[in-house]
Amino acid sequence: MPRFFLTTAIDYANGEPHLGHALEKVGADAIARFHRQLGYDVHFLIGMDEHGQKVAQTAEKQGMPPQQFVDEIAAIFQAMWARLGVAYDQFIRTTAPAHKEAVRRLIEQIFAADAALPESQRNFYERSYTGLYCVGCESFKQPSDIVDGKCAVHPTRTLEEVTEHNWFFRLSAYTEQLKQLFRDQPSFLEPESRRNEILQLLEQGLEDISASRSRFDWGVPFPRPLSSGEVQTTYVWFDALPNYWTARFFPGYDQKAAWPADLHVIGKDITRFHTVIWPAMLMAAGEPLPRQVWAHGFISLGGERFSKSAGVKLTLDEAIERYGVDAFRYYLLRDVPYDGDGSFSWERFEEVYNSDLANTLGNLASRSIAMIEKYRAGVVPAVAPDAELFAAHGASLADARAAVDGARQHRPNESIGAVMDIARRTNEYIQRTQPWVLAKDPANAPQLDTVLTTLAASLAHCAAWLAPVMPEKMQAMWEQLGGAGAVTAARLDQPIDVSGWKVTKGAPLFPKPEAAKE
RNA sequence: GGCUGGGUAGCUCAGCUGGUGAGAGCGCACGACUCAUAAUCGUGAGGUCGAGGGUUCGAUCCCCUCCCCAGCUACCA
Repeated sequence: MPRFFLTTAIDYANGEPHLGHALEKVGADAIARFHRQLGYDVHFLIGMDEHGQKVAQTAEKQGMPPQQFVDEIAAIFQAMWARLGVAYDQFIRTTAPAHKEAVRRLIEQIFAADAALPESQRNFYERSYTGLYCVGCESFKQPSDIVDGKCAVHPTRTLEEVTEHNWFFRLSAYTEQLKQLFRDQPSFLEPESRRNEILQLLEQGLEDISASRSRFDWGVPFPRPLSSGEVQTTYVWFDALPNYWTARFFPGYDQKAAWPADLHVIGKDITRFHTVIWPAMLMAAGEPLPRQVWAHGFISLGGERFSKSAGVKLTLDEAIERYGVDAFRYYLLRDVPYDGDGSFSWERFEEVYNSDLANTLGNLASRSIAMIEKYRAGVVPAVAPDAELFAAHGASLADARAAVDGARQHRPNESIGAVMDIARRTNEYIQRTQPWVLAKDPANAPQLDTVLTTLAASLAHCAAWLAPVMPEKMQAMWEQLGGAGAVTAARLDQPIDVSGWKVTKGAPLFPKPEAAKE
């Protein structure tokens, strides 16, 4: 069984999960679920980035030890992922001993490689860094953050020139190798728009980066002291990014999380870290690179009804409660292109819910099941479905698959669109064949058998193909159709035979909530 | 400022290397049907394909200029 190891970015433990977190996780979850149903042995890794100065500060403000603080945040995130149906296989936390130990291991691996290099080429070296330090932010400021010689965030404070001596990583030495990577394997970073940005960065040339810092100690102690004897804290690059690689050092995960990963799903804002710094680190350590990085876009609360001035905000709880978890997942994945940006609005949510879920799909299920009950006592006739219709369906399914198995990148929205084409085509088929007319004359029984089987088969395929997006609702639909077992066990690369299935009309799958209407 | 990608029906967007008719979904209007969650099916509405030049027998798709929008321009992550 082919393996598919995908990851999402680990979330910074500095606040609660929001719409943006949800988009990434639900999107990656759908990709993971699609692969499971395509027959892959999937390992889906997500987690938390729990170190760093900000976390330590926030914990302090709340008057608790940092570990306790991140424990609570991690629990909140995990509860949200459970609620959203995000079925990860491993949840990694950077404060876990196994991670910290593996970080040391990775760094030592690079030091070991350095031993064979002349001093001027070593990956790790000590260097003094002088920068403008903002006491308010407790961080160094880049020229772009400075306005009129002051920190843009704390204009009343004076920036101090501070010198710090750190371990550095010779990122600049990898410019050519990275260019080569993108030449040989353009698909290393998708979508193309993001790749262009990184290519531009590589053209400009890279600067070396800090590998350790002295100003905070909430993190992994850098394995080697400076020549002065000072032990510093491993900086974020060498702590957070390696989580994908350290996952396999957790007990029981040595095979499941075997490196390299097939796909890193990340937000477009951290593309450079994952496609420049991370591969360079792996090159330095002599480790293989992940096969691909997918940088998704963002979702905003752009609509008027969510304007800040109106004071309208949105919590994930609200978004879930209105129409249910699966409808929310559907809306996110259907309405936001995974390679670009989108915006959340209740207006669009309602449109999508009513049009796609209630009218097109839900009603198709209702009418089909009702007719099978009415005309065939609930048993799907054991005949072949309409060949012509299924030829068209087959083309749609091929499209749906290409949009999620990597062939045409990772676009759940396009996959969903292709499946909805099946539902629309089937509604049209009903109108064209008019089973209620066929039912009036027993002589038409064979034709009616074909029509009813075609309806059940069409729906069964919709259920299987939308299960990665709406696992609970599609399970309900599957059961109404009389499918055995879990719909998530239905293989997408095989046709589904519905002969003899016993359908049962249940409650509408996607009821229109009168109460929610204003 | 520089770089990249965009500006196509009310909305969200497809339109590969230029060629007889500019499309989809939603929304809207009208019509049809009754199996169904007042759902569905059909038809239509007639968008200077951002603006102005140019190349070509012919451009939404090529070139130039301009206008507008978005992203990137590295150590908070």
